[in-house]
Amino acid sequence: MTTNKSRTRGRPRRFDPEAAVATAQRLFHARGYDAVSVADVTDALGINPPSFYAAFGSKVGLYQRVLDHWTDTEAIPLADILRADVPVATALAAMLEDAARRYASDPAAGGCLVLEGTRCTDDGAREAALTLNLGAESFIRDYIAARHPEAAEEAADFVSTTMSGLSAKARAGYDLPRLLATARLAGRVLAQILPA
Amino acid sequence: MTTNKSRTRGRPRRFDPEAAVATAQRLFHARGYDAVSVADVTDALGINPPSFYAAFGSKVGLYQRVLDHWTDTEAIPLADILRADVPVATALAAMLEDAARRYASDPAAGGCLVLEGTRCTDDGAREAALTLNLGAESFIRDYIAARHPEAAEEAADFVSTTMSGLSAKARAGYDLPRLLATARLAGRVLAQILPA
DNA sequence: ATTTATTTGTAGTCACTATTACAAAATACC
DNA sequence: GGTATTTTGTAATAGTGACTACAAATAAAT
Repeated sequence: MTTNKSRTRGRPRRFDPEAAVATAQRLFHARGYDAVSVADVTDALGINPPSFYAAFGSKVGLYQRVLDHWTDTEAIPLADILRADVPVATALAAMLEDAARRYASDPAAGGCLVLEGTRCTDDGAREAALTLNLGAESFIRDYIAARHPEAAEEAADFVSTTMSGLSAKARAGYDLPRLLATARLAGRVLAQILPA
Repeated sequence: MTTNKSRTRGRPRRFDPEAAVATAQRLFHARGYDAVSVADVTDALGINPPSFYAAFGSKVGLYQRVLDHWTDTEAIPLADILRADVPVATALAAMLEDAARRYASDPAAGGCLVLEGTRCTDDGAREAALTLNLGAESFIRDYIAARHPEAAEEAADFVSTTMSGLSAKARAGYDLPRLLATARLAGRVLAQILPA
């Protein structure tokens, strides 16, 4: 499927772009977009700046690739969790628990890659992360609105705020049990305002 | 009270350090520690770098002064809100509402100065903010533990996480009604797990 | 008026940032 | 084997970050 027409001649690549994206994802997740320099990335990959810019174009270019890769591999599977055949509050509670587990899963890289990315100083990177996050929030709000239109905004805001808080606390070092306890408390409210 | 022994001779100051701290506070709150350069501060104050370093020592030195000033003027008055003569859940709910109001009060500077400061890349500034935040969290946890020891950690974590989320969402542009609605939903859980 | 203490303005240092010019090196094609 | 094509390594560029050396300027104290 991948026609590598432009790689038939010349020196072969010394690094696999796919693996490079995975490595970069680890760096960005652990230290945040701002704190990771291009030199950090090239050092970690064992390549030099020209190879980096030939492959990714720019730092935000790499970040975009990282976000795409993350969406395909580590993002919360909203479409699977927010199902039409379970009560809305139950599904949302499951989503919050899933978030807590993911945010705490890697102690070296706390929190959500995207939520943390929405807070970086670089305009381009921040908007890329914001776009992804807005999409997820719309998905959640629409899911709620389908069965509880009058409570959709309130509930969606509550859920989003809780997830932002969970990500921040995961980054601050809270372990899984503590995050999970908070997620479950938040789930209680949802059961109240979104009766099955 | 202020013995300005060392200012008896020489050229008088062209700027008031107190007012300078207030101006710096606005800058840091609006754009965050990382995004504000020393040049931004000196430009805003109409002074030159040597005057800045003579007055504050360093960028984190100024930030410390800003945090102190903030503690005295704009911090949530925990000691007033978390009273012994009201139910714990009621007081905590009032605190969350107060946080929502403060975080949304200045549309140009969303969120909590300290909570946002705990996420900057500079080690010194981050730890200064973290220290302040840890103190506040301990105060809250102790307040809960006095009457609900078994639920203290769970409730304190939930409150802290909610506040982090509120600050993040305020920074993302949520207006007061939305923040307030979320704060009130969080208050409901507290009423459940901390019965009067 | 002269001395003295202090701040100011100019200009610079040094480290680091993202990004790129250029030429040597290495491979596939003919 | 020769050539075309592409990547690589070296090194540089332009910009910005925090911070400072130094001498002129100023005003109080004498």
